[in-house]
Amino acid sequence: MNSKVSKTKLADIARAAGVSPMTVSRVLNGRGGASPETAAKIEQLADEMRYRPNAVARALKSDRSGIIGVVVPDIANPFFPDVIRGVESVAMQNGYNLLLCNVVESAERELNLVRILETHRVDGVILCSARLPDAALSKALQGYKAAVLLNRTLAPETAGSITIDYRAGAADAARHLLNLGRRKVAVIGGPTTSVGAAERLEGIRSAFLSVGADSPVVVHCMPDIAGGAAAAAELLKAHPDIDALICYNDLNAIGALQYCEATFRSVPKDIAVIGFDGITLGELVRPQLSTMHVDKYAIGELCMRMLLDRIDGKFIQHRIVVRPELIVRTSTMLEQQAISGQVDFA
Amino acid sequence: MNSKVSKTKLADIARAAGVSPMTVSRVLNGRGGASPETAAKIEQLADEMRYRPNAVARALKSDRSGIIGVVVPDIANPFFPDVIRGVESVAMQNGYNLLLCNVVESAERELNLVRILETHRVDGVILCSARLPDAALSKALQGYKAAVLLNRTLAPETAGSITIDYRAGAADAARHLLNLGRRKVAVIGGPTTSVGAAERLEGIRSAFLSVGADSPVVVHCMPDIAGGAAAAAELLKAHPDIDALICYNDLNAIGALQYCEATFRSVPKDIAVIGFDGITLGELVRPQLSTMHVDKYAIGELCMRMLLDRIDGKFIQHRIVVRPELIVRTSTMLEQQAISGQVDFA
DNA sequence: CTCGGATACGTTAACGCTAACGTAGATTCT
DNA sequence: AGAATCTACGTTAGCGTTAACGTATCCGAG
Repeated sequence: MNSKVSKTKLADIARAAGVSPMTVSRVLNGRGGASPETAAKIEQLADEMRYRPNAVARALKSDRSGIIGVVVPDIANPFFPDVIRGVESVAMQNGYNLLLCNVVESAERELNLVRILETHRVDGVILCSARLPDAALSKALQGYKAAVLLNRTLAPETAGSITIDYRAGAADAARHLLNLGRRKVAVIGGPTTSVGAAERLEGIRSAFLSVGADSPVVVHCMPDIAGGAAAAAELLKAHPDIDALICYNDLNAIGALQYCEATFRSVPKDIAVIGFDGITLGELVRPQLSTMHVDKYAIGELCMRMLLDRIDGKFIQHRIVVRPELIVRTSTMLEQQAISGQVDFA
Repeated sequence: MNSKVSKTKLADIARAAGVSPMTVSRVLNGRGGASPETAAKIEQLADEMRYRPNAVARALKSDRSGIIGVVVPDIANPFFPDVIRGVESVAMQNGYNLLLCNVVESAERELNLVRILETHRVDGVILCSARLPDAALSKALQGYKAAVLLNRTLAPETAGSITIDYRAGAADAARHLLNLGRRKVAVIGGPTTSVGAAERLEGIRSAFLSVGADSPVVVHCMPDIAGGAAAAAELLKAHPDIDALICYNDLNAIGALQYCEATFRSVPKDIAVIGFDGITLGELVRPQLSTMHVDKYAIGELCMRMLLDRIDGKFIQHRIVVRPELIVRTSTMLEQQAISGQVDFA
């Protein structure tokens, strides 16, 4: 409206400095090609006029938005904020920002979000725990310059992939419980649509098979505390003799702990409980939760770094597997060990 | 490069359908002005050609990006994911997406992020717990079409504001502890730069003043678990007779609980501990944490709705105050009450 | 002093989309 | 029948930026 200095755009600065917009663009992008005096005048004017480069125009012109789409199932699950922080730290160092989307465990919504992000011409996407079937996911990812999947694998030309070795991790967890002498083990299996959930089951079954034990009962549920509590209730009502639970994630495990506490079952004496992920919360609940731990922040960094490589057309590695590490805490501890399970403050 | 159908853009569809780009634009934006047959053909072609409207170009043209900037201090604090979910749900219903940024408790970085978001021409920002001084914050917000602050207030024309009544809440917490008979109360005060922290202190001091008690000792710290533990250590080493702690937030309180557990102080017998925020975590730790609870999801929704109004130029209300609610759990319970403090599963 | 090559700029056009305006034909009204 | 209105489109231009290319000036080497 105001015709003088209104839009505070590049051309106004150019006019004020008596140079061409191109010169201003060059100076402001640090690409040189201007005398020190001209550059100084331009910088000063830009500052005075509170000029902010228009990233939208730049994106249109250059076909690079400087934005990375990140899709997570549920930001309220403490697993994902850690991952996001890792992603963000690398992204920010490289001049990218994050467009964050929550799927809330709905495949339909996931597809929708992937489309929307494409619309926004993000320079890449990181999909955490995608729930879509392979074919649909591949198709949805076609339009992207670069994509990285966490806990999911597709053809390497479609997307890079960082996966947690849930098979091995779950087998480790199962063996840990077997070593404790537990034989009536059940599984709180998380969402049916989760690929990671299926992998965990395979790992657990193979561990049981290799010692000649029966395959454990499985109940599926939402991957949160309430889901875990409900699943525990279902399992323990049907099979009161269960003496150990392997849970899809720590939230499910904590839900199970809650149910056990409410029904006066002692953990780990009556029932051992182990989770997955290694969220901080697991150290805070009582009994402290045993878990298959992964470094979520590092995984976030890995995702973003791989995505950056793909954006740059460098396909150095398209597959990274992270092995979870067993952390034994009170919820699966033998009694004599449990005594010394205290936090230490100097 | 490929000249036929390469860029899958609007003009290609227009060519293929034998109409003008404008007609395609109209159809694809559901603005009518085309015969049913033409519209059908266009829709079909758009689908076949896997056309995705270019939100960047649209944003440049219309000066509306469809993106909301959200700045939080620390996404790993469970307070914020809840808020974000509330924001996102309203945003998504209205066709907006979230550009999320983590400040990690640095005012400099905060300023930087606000600038970057401006560059991206977001349609509005929601700043959660801004740490910048008033003047700098006002200035940084000048370039925005719309802004809403959580837990901070500026001139209504600069930004809308949703605040938690920390003064009243903290006074309630203080009175609760006084009613319990505690007289050696100390405060774990959170970050010195937090405006909310100062408000809490005022509330606490006034509550103490009105019963003629001394103003409590205060120690500041980072608003996370480690910060709370460190602050508790500092306080209890200097003043071993402290019998209650009011904490900046639940994370600080949980840190304090950890320290108490490690140093064999019984909560609430030796020390009562109360937090702020009402994060789920507080119900999961033992003893369960008393807290001044606020509905974080609802607050997120409020923020986004207020922002939408401001984007539309409707300044219906520019200030909403949410009153926190005292939730008494085991960490400040009298012993006879504590017995029945159990979760109930049917 | 002349020429090759820096240096310091300017011009043009295009990124994909749509507001604003224009027009031709069909329909309705008086 | 002529005017007024409506429908279904097309044309032009511009959002802010920058790649690509063009040009003028100056400086030192031969």
